[in-house]
Amino acid sequence: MRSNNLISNITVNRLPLYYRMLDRLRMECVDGVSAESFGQLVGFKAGQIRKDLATFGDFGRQGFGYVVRELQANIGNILGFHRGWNIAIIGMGHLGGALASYRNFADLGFRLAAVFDADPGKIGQSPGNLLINSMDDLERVVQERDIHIGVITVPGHNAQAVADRLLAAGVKGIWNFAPAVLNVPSDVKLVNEDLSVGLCSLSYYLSH
Amino acid sequence: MRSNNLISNITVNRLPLYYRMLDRLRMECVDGVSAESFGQLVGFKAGQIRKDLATFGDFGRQGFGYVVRELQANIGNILGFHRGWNIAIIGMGHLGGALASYRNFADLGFRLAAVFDADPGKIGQSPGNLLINSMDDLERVVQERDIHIGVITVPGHNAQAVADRLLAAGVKGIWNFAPAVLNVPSDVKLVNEDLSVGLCSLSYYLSH
DNA sequence: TAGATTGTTAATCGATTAACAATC
DNA sequence: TAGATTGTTAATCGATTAACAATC
Repeated sequence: MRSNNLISNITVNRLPLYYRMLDRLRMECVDGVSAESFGQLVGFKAGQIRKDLATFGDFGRQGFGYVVRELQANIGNILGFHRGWNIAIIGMGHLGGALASYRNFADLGFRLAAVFDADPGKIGQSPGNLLINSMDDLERVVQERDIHIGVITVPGHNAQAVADRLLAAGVKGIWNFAPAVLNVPSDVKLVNEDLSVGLCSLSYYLSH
Repeated sequence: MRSNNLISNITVNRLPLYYRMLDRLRMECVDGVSAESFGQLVGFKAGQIRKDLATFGDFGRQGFGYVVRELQANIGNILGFHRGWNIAIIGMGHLGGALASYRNFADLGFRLAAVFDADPGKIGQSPGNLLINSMDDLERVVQERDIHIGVITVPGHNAQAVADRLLAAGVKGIWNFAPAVLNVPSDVKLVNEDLSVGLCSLSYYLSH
């Protein structure tokens, strides 16, 4: 792994796709792959694959390509999957519930360690194997269970308040599904997952 | 509205955010807004706001700014919200169910017109007010209900087959939530919504 | 008019692509 | 060695920003 600094978001965001495709190749018992053929699989030019990977280290072998198993492990390490991040979901509506049951995340090493809802009727219920906590206990539970990442799936008008409480309780990363522009300090990583964008984009291109 | 061609994805993708912020301003009874103050609200530079909007028309008034109501209507038209797109969700798992109940989409003019699942046990059930259709009836129902956009929320290994069937039945846009790289003809608009990317991105930045 | 803010141009910045020497 | 493919450089392409004349 080379440097920590100045690697663009857009580059980092391609790595999960690479990781997943390598997983598939591994399951298909493919040992090695060239930038050329890998690029065709994921839909990018070979040069971009090489450039992306070279940003993080010398993972390839001239004349051969990349060893699937090795490259996958390296990308996993770059992405920090071995860190075992604890995540909490705030807002157990339909979307929160769906994310809570999403198996892919567990496969990548994320541990769903707590879920919360404001509705007194839901507290104590258990979708999956976690009890829904009261919002009143947010700070305490977040600290006790050492939550690193907060997933916000509450209505837009509550999102900033939830974010503020999460950050005050020590959370360092926020994955925001609420339709709201959140303000967070610069040392906090905020990822906005705006589901309407994709659908609007489809509407636009179908219209033109 | 100016030209149809050559407007970048990245520009179009900012419009939904603008639209939503204008909706908020409208509800707060704000009549006009300058690029400067609007930019602060959505988190972009004023020049970018002006450039984005000028791509589609002359919506502003010198010395004043933009009329909130007017600009929102214009952006809505650009994005094609008035078209009344019919959408179908294929795969009524947790995620499909969450999307089916997402009110935001209906607010933007999208109509959920059909849902499908492969599990015989689910067929005939009704989450919301739609009966779950059998996958066997996909082509027939898609054609009968004039589905424009297919939302794929099936397991990755089924996604390509579902996409192929949707396209053969006349669908022109695909919103893909399955972790799979789909191949579609160039006249079809494909939007990939890869939920793991956001979480992986958080993991990366928390690690470095 | 004077003040404010647009639409647009030119300059800057960053990302992708093509090409190739290095090397397994 | 000969063939293949990497890592990297330089060229191209595209997006953002700064600046300002036009104008309400």
